[in-house]
This record gives sequence, C-alpha cells and structure tokens, in this order.
Amino acid sequence: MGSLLEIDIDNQGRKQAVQPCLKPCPIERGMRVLGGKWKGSILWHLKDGPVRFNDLARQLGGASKKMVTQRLREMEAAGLVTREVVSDRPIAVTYQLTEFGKTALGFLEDLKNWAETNNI
Amino acid sequence: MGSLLEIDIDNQGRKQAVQPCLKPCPIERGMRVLGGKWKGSILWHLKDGPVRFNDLARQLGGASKKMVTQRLREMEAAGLVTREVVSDRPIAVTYQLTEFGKTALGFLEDLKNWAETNNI
DNA sequence: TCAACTAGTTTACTTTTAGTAACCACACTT
DNA sequence: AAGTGTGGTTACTAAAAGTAAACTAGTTGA
Repeated sequence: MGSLLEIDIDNQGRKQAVQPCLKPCPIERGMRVLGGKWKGSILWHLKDGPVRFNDLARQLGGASKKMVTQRLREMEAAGLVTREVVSDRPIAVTYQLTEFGKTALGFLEDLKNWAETNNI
Repeated sequence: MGSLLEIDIDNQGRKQAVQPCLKPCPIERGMRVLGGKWKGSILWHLKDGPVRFNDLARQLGGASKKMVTQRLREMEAAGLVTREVVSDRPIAVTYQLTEFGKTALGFLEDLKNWAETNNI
C-alpha cells in the first residue's frame, strides 16, 4: 500500500521526495502569467475589443496608471495583448487581446463563475 | 456607435467611467483565493487524498515550512482544506481537500493544461 | 488663457510577501 | 548520546509590489 506521494527512504533512513517540484509546476507558471494583481481584470476588460489606455485605467478604478502600464507591459511581453498607436498628435493608443490572449478568456470565465457561485 | 466600455462625459466635458471596478471583481477575488504563491500547487498535491505536512513540504521543493504553514492556514480559513491531527505522541497531521476545495480542481486542471499546451 | 485631454514616466514612499535560519518539544533508532 | 523524525514557531532580512501625486510634452476646446 504505497503512498501516492513519492517519498523515498535512503539507506541511512533519510526521507526525501522522489519528484519534488524543484521548478514551478505548470499551475505555478500559469498563475504567474495570469495571476498578477489586475491582470485577469485587464484581460477581461479587453474581451470585447480594443480599449484605450485611459479608458482601461478608468474602468479599473482602484489601479494606478503605473500599475496598469506595468501589467500591460508584462502582458505584452507574454504575448497576451498588443499595443497599437492609433494616432500621434494627439497620441492615442489601444490595447487588444492577441489570439493567444483570447485562449485565456474561457479559463477566466470559469474562475469568475467559480468565485460567483461560491460567494468568494 | 457607442463604445462597449461605459465611459460618460459630464456637462463640463469631464470623462468618467460609469461602472468602474471600485471593488475587486469576481476574477480578482477568485485569484486572491487560488492565486497566492504555492496555493495552486498545494491544492494539486492534495487532490488524491490526505497528505501529511512534511510530505507536502518535501514535495513542494522550493517552499519553506513557514510558507507551507502560512498557505495552509489561509486555505483552511478559506474553507479549501482541513487539518486533522491523526495522532499525538508522535504527532501526525494530515491535510485534505474539503468538498469546496475539490470544486477548484477542475479549474486548476484547465490552468495546467493551458500552461502546458502553450509552453508557459 | 485656462482647463481638460492624450499616454505615460518619475519620485518617494509604504506595505506586503518571500525567504533564511535557528529553535522548540517530544519520539524513535542506532 | 547523536541523529533522525514529527509539526510547527520566531526573529530577522531582502525583495517585490503597490500607492498617490507630480511631472513631461503636446493637443484640443471654451
């Protein structure tokens, strides 16, 4: 009746995990991409199409511009969103989801439903 | 052709969001419960049944006991896991998922698959 | 001209989180 | 007695994340 966890005992009686999560597992890595503060919300606000920077920041009431900028940069780097300069003079920029970014929406909807049905 | 975002312009020309996320939306709240560092991993490691504290800490190679304790306490408070003292002298404790905790597994599996198929 | 807009950046903090390392009390094995 | 195990706690440090507010540099409208 071995445990489902892989714990080994060496010839001197010391215990050690056989397959410890030395590196972050997929769940941790995924959380790193989608789990930062505001990231999920930003993705969600972009789901219906391109949104301009200040409109986004206004929608995200509690977030400072610095945060929104920072998150958007991270999400750009991760390939979730693209930044597009719509015009200079006056400058106008929009952000929108990439195809990859859209693949995260289903998952976010699940999280949203889970949070709502469980009164989180 | 109104924007999908609800931005209003008042009688003095000032813009403001109609429904800003003043409070964290369900996605943010859900992330707070499941998104802390190691939380997803802990939940995942408990999916096949009760696990003892030190075994869990060993599996989570990079996490210190302090971290594991801290996360487990938060998850207990959130009703995701239960702590059970299996024996005193020598002390033995196991942690296991609650029914509510199990409801998060499907979602975590989606995240795992998403991370794996997209090489996150 | 004044105020508001565009999209940010910068500064100067505060708060939160993460992490290390040592320690506790007791049990078991060698 | 020494070393391992159990399940933590405590004290401290370092790093990350977050905040408000000011600032850039130009544009637009009253």
